[in-house]
Amino acid sequence: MNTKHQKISVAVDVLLFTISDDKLQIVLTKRSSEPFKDMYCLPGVSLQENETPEEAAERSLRERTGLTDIFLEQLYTFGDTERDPRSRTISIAYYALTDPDKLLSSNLNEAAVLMPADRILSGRIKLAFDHKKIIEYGRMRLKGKVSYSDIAFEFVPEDFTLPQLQKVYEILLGEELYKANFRKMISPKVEATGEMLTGLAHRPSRLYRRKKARP
Amino acid sequence: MNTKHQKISVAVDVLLFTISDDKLQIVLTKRSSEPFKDMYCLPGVSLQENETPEEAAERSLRERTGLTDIFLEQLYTFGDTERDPRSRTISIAYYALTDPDKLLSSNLNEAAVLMPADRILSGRIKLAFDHKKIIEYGRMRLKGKVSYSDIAFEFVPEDFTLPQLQKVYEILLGEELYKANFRKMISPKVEATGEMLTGLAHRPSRLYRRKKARP
DNA sequence: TCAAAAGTGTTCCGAATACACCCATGA
DNA sequence: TCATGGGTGTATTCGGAACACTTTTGA
Repeated sequence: MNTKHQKISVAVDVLLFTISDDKLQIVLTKRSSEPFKDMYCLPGVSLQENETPEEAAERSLRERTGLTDIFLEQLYTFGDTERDPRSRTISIAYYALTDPDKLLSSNLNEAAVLMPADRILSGRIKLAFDHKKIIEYGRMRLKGKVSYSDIAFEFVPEDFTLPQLQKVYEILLGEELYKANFRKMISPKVEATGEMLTGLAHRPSRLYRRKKARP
Repeated sequence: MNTKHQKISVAVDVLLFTISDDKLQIVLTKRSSEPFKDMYCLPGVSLQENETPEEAAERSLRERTGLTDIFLEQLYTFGDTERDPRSRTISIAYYALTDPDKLLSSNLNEAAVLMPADRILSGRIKLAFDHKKIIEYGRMRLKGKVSYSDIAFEFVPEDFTLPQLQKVYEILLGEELYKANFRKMISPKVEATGEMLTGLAHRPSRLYRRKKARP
C-alpha cells in the first residue's frame, strides 16, 4: 500500500455446478455484446462499491438463476493483465453447487444454459475471457474436496437414495466405487427416512437424509 | 459484468511465514502513516495496472525482505466493505514460506519484524485493517496443507536432519509426533546426503535432502 | 421365473499407531 | 559412565479394498 494508488475494475464470476443427466454441468450465459459477442461465459457481475464479493456472487446467482441459499464459496482470484481486452479487470471467482431440481424449479434466466463440463474442458466449446481456466480450476477444487468434505450432498435433494448419492461421488471423482464400501463410508453421515423410492423394475431403495448433528 | 462499471482499489498483501526459535513466525511491518499509524500490518502493495497479483506479491516480498524464488501461493481475497477506512479496497492475500536462514541472510527491511503467530492470534498484538483475519485464515490453510503436501520442506534449509524436519511438522500441526512413525512416513520423500550434523552433546544426526523425482 | 439393481456380511491387506529397544556423542 | 537425543525393528490396530452373497421388485 505504498506505490501508486490505482483503481481497477473488479468482476465477480460464478461457476455454478450441478449434476443432471448423469453428468457434471455448468451454467453459462451468452454474451450479448463485444468483446466475445455471442460466446458463452460464466455469469458474473461488476463488484459494486458497497457490496462484498460474496454478496456480488449471490446477486449474480439470483439474477441469472433465481437461486438463493445454496452452497457458495470463493474459488480463486484471476488477475492476468490481458484477461479482459477492454480494460484491466480482475475476477474474483466463486463456485456454487446445487441439485438440479432446485435449478429447474427456479426461474432460470432465458439467457442461461446448462453445459456439460466435459464439453467445455475438452475444448469443444470456446468460452469468453479466461473462463475456461476458471472452470478447470473449479473442477479441480471440486474433485479435491469430495473426499474430505460433504459437498457431494449439495448435488442431491433433501431425500435421496444411496445409489443416487454414490453416482454423484462417482461423477465428481471420475471413477467407479464399490457399493458395499461406499455404504460403509457414507452410513455415519446419513439416516434413513423410512420412506422408499418405488416404481422401478427392481428392488426399491430406501430414502435417506443427511444427518445433522455429530454427537 | 452488466451493472455499473466501477473501479476500486486493489491491495496485494503477503503473509510470510517462517519458523525460528521453535515457533511459527510472521513478518510484519509498522505503518508509518494514518490510518492505523504505528500499528503492525502485513507487508502489501497496491496492485498496478500492468502487473498480475502474483507479480505484485513478489514485488512486495522483494521490497520488504529481499526474498525471491520462495514458495508463494494465493490465499484468499478479502473484500469487506469497511476493511479500509479510507476508501473501498479489496485485498488479494498471498502466503509465502521460507526457512529462517534465507530470511536473515537477505536484507530484511528495517521496518520489517518477525512476530510469533501465537502472539498475534491470541489477540495480544493488534493489527491494522483486517490483517488478523488474514493471518487466521492463512494459519488454517497452512495446518491443513501440511498433511497432504510437502510444504513443511519450505521451512528447512536444503540440507536438514530428520529431527529438525519433525519439529517443523509438530509446530505446524500443533501436536507431537512419534519419532519412529514420522521417519517411516517421511523416508520415501528424502535421501541422505552422507553428511552428519555434529557438535552437540549427543549422537550426531544424519543430514538429508528432499528427494527430487518420484519414479 | 428371471433380469436388474438394492442391500449386507466377511475376508484381506496395507498403512498408521504404539511400543520397545539400541546407538553415538560430549561432558 | 551417563545423560541426551538420534536411530531402528516389531507387534497391533484400524480402515479401505475386494469378494461373495441375499433380497425385492416389475416385467
